[in-house]
Amino acid sequence: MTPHPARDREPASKERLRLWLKLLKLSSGVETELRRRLRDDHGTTLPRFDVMAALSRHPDGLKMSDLSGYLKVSNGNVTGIVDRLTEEGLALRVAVPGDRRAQIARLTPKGHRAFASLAEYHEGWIDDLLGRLTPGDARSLTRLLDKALMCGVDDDLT
Amino acid sequence: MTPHPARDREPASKERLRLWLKLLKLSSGVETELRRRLRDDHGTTLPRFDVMAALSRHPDGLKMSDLSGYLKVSNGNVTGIVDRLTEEGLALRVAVPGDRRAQIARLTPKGHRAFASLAEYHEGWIDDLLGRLTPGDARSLTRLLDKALMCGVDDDLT
DNA sequence: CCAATTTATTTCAAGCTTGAAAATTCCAGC
DNA sequence: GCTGGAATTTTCAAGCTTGAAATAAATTGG
Repeated sequence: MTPHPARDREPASKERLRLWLKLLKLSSGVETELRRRLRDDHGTTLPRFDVMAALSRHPDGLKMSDLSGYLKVSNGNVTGIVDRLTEEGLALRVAVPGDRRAQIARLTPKGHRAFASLAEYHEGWIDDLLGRLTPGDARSLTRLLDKALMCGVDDDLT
Repeated sequence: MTPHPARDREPASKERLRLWLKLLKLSSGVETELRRRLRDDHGTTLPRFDVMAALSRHPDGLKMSDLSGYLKVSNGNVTGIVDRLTEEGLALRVAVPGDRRAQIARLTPKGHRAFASLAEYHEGWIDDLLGRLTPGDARSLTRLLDKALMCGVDDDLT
């Protein structure tokens, strides 16, 4: 009668639902705070930070499609974000020699400097926001999260 | 010299950063999949689901401001979402007797039925997406997440 | 009763996000 | 060389999100 009865494992499914709500509360809480600090203290946004982080790891630049692949966002999305980073003088597009369709996005020197500074703040913020966890807690959590990720959700960066 | 040196606890901060990346990967992976299923299989969105969930817990309805408080989103945001739920016949606004400024949003009977169905699917999806975790893993994770939440991030629903 | 403040909601501009459609360009096979 | 399909990016409409400004109504203090 019900769509997904799961009558024979009610406790496990409720336990996982409770877990999901906690997971969501923590990650969206941290994320909201990161967005706030990026905006209020540094005049930027999380999407721009994410794009800069990806470009920072690839000093020679990334094709737009590779960039959207790394970040797991749509092509049209990175178009707009790179547009804005370009307006701010933090990124630029360069043509790909052998392929007139493609563009390579890369950070400007100013973009590299800006990201280096942001990245240090970012690490400090995370250390602050997750500061209640001991290094041992963090390792335990990471191990359990790895187990959850093993196949349940497809892989990407890092 | 650096903004947040943390020179004397480099390992701990790196450990927490690694943890944050895993946490983000899992929660955004699950969230993306939830959005996809809500859209493709049920023609709705996660924000609408969240609003319906909050209203479902309060059969007599919630003032718009209480609703945005529960969900921790802006006032203007819920205005638009409730507008769309109303267009779909899933929610409605009723006047508050003693206060002509306030409005109470509540689910219609159709809205209650729709949410009841969605909620069952939702629980099944979570059970599926986190299925690699045993109930014991889930409890361990929940406990560690609770510790992280104890003060690092402010509290809300649940 | 009136003015000032507070409270509740909506409106608005800007940005993020997606999937689909459009515009280019490349390439494989003929 | 052509032609058709694949690949790359941009454009677009729709929706979500925010914070600030605008509206409107209630409350508080003379």
